[in-house]
Amino acid sequence: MDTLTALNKFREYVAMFVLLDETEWQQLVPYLEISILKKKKNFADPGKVCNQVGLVVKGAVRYFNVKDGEEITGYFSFENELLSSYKSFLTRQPCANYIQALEDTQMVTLSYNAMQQIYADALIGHKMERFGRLIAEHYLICYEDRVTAFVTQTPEERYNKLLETGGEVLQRIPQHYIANFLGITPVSLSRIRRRIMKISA
Amino acid sequence: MDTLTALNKFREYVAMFVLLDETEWQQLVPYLEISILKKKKNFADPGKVCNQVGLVVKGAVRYFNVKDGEEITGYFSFENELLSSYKSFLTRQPCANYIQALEDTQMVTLSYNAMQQIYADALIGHKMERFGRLIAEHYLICYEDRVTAFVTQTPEERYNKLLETGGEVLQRIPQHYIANFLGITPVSLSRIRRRIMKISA
DNA sequence: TCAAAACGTTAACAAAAGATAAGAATTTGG
DNA sequence: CCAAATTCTTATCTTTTGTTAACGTTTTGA
Repeated sequence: MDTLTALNKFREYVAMFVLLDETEWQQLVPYLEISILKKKKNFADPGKVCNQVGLVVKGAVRYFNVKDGEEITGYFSFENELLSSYKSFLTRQPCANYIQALEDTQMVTLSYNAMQQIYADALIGHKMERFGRLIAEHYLICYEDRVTAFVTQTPEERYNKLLETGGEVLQRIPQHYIANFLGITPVSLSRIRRRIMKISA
Repeated sequence: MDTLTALNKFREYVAMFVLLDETEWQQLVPYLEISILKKKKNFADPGKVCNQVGLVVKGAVRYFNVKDGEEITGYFSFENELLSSYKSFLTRQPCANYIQALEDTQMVTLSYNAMQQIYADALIGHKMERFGRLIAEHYLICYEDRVTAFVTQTPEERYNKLLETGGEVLQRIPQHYIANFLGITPVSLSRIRRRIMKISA
């Protein structure tokens, strides 16, 4: 994907939250960078501060922790979704997890310093601060829903819900990652699938 | 607690995120309201849009869902913490859960409309928008941590972690609410406690 | 003050999940 | 193109959790 198309994807993404006129957009563009993360390469590593937030314009990444030598996948980002180790990026503390490309992934990125400069800008600062607020609110709600699901639903109910909403997760992601995402083991997910098959058959 | 003290609590809370000079603070004050929620009274109800965000200055509340006629407690707010059904408040959609006072609770509240007026204000809008962003980022990180705990830890590990960090939750909240908070049943938490007793004894 | 409700623990049993291993099918990468 | 790695399922066994019920203790509220 060429640079212009990628930047336009970013512009469209921003437009879902705040409307920028041409002048404002031109103010923003110099801060943006395009980069490609090859499959299996890391966007974030434990122990290092995550200095970038990105918009995935093509590809997909997964977030995972390593516990007792095993990878536990907690989340994914696909096209038109943001990508960052938010806690590390926002607090400037060392990251606790990996973020790794599942496919060759093209991103439009913004560094932490660029972000702060944008927020401080007299012209677009207020509007971009609003953008930042709305983004954070959006993800806050996503996480709140997910916590609620963990507290109120069984793994089987969570999986059924996932089947209903039927995100890309189901098409593009190996099942053992989805199992982790649901908070269970791959073996357990396989059994749940079997249970559901029997019922609907 | 008198009005002035309560308002000062709010001012101190804001000061943890952005610094307001006296003029800016005076700009903000007219939008604030003080209210008291009697024990067992609801701050939010399912089906109704949550129109207020509040700062708890005295007391405590719990968030719970009702599933199959049973209450499942997912969260709490204590002194110097915000209080709202964020999803409902932010998206203007009907609330999915109850928020109920555990004790007589005094709050400083702000309505959704007031919030929008403040954000739009030419004088303090940018700064308050930043406040809103930082708050949302703060809670985003809290929820992210909690999701990570659900994905990577066992209930027993989550409970041990809670014992270490030893929040007020442990002192002021019945154990069966804490069990829900951890994503398990009260009976199961009782067994976990028994297991831990045996090990450390 | 006193009866009712709420709370925490324990027991017994059923259901579900974790751990480990094996095997078949598919995908990957050189 | 082919060997190696990955993925998913299944089986077996162990551990944990859920469910229901009972019991004493504490708290609550009229």
